[in-house]
Amino acid sequence: MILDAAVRVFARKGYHSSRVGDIAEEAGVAHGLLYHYFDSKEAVLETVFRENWSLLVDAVRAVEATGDPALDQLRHVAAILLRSWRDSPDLVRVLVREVARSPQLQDRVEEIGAIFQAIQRIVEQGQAEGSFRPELDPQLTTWIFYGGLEELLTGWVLGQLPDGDEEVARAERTIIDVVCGGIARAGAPARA
Amino acid sequence: MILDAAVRVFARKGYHSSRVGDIAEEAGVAHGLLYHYFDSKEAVLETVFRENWSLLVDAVRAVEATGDPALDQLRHVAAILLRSWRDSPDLVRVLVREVARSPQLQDRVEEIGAIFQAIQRIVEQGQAEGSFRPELDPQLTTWIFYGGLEELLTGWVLGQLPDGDEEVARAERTIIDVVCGGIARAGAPARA
DNA sequence: CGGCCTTGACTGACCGTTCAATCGCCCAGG
DNA sequence: CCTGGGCGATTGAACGGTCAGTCAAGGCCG
Repeated sequence: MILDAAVRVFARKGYHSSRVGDIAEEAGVAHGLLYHYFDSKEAVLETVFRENWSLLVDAVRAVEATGDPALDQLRHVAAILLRSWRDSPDLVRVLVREVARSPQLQDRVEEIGAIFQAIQRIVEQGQAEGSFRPELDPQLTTWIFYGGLEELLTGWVLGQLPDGDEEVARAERTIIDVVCGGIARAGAPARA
Repeated sequence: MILDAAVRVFARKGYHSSRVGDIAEEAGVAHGLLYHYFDSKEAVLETVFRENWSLLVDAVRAVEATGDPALDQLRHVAAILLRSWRDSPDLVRVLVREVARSPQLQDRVEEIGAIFQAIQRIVEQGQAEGSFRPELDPQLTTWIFYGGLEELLTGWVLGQLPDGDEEVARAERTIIDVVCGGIARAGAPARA
């Protein structure tokens, strides 16, 4: 499959350093064939993004649909995103490094926002059900939560955070502990 | 100044879409002159990064040196990073989009880690002084905190978060509220 | 035999980099 | 106060290598 090969090549060398010939070679086909299926090299990256991001969106929406308490839903969302690193490291590499901030894709693909909207709905639900502090801005809170998750993934992608099943599980616990309970010791004043 | 022009051009078109001639034109010089001062186009980006990142590192270290309570120090760090958006949006654009995850620069420039180390020392100090929960992993906590900050900057860079002095101030308050106090309502159980 | 898949030589443009030539500023010596 | 020459700053034409993308021809399957 050409897309799988593209993911491996992009993960190894980055999008801009990857040649169309590299992808074809990895896939074991002539590079001309790539243009039978895709309009351009960029279209390959965009397809990689679309096909896999929509899986994430579906997974997060499935969490929403459970109707579980908001805190449990956030736990699930964290688990989905963080475990994707162990499941498909190459794919996470590509998504984190090439797509997350790519100037080209950002406007074309509004589906990035779907994850944020889903998380924000969970946060708002938590406020509505009384388990989350109502004074927090849901949008900002969502971005901060997502940012923490993405940065953990980035730490693994860049080899800066210790990797392994156990470490991923610990990261899941830590981000929930931090974002839900805060780092301030219970009893300590939240404001100086 | 060539570097200022480079920041503007990189901010506008992204590093890979920027031509050496674009930078020269923006600076009002012939493109050959660029090679009088820099070895290559990439060296320009690297210099932009180095010169400005070191300012951030210095600012964060200055916060450390105050000896203030850890919570106040985190507040200051958040203020420094988030306000940089209002001060130098073009620069933040470049750092967030081009440098933060660039495969090329990541290994060459270990100075990125200096910010993380400083934040981690602040977190550990907070645990030592008893104001932060001792059971949290300081490294993971640091990455989550930094990730939240960077994602807020990204939100502004991508035009996805409402911008303005007031919004930046609100973001400062929110990330401190979230990361220090947590989003769970006081009294609500932290674990289901 | 018809339609799709597949090939890979070819092209055409692009762009980072080089370099020989020129400029313009500064100062030493007359 | 001139003058010459030394030197870094500056120019922009030219180069060379690299690739994304094209296409005409051949292959395979039903």
